[in-house]
Amino acid sequence: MEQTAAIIKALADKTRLNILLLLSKQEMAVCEIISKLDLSQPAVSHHLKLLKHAGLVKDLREGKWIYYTIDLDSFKAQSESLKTILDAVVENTEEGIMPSAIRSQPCLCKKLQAKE
Amino acid sequence: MEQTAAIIKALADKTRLNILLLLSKQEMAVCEIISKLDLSQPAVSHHLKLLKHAGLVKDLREGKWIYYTIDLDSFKAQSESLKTILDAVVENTEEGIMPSAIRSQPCLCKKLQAKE
DNA sequence: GTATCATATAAACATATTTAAATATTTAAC
DNA sequence: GTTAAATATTTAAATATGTTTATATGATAC
Repeated sequence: MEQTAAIIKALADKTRLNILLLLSKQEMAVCEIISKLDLSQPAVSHHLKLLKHAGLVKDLREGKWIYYTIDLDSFKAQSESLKTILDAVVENTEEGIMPSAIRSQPCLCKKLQAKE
Repeated sequence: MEQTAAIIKALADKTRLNILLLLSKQEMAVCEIISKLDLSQPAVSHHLKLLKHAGLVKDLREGKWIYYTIDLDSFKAQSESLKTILDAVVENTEEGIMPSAIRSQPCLCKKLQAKE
């Protein structure tokens, strides 16, 4: 789950979501991405690096340019594992959750505190 | 999309994912959550507040205790909008992406830079 | 090989997030 | 109405994240 939280962090930024949506439609060199984003070149490179390390995009150098694209297989895998967690929360909840143990055992709280 | 990034941020933390999974199985008072998490009480309260503001959980005061549960309707809504973005990236990419405009117009990069 | 273009990396800074320690609030028990 | 329990809020510190400025790398053109 640490792993999953790490992937989610890569998605948890307006700029990076934006880049992913751009790349889902078109392969783009860095200079093209910059021109869409109103951010400095190093800032964009930084976000691309994070996306790459998270396995969401990949890059391909060709001459002076470095083209970025969605790393589809990896993206799908990460996306599925995130969805699995979200769905688990929904499904568990819909199956009916247990009432808090405290409802039947009002002194539990003090005992739990004592443990530490 | 700002909105979506905000929701993802609420999910982008190991502790908060953990809390969501716990709550998906059982209603829990704060002291019970604390006992599962190896974190201070104020830290747990802080994460619960973030989850609540993101509309992922809700709370119910009863006597001395405050019980937290998944806010199912809202959670589902948020979850769907996140999935929609992930799916859009996958679907767009699978439909076939355009090649970079630079491939057919190698001087584009300089022009784009000039615009700023 | 020197200059230039495209991009990355490093350093410094600002901002945001997470945490713990201290304090306040709410409720119930006595 | 004191006291104690459960939780929230405030404050301050530590850490992490995002941004800019400056510098380095890699590639092409001349």
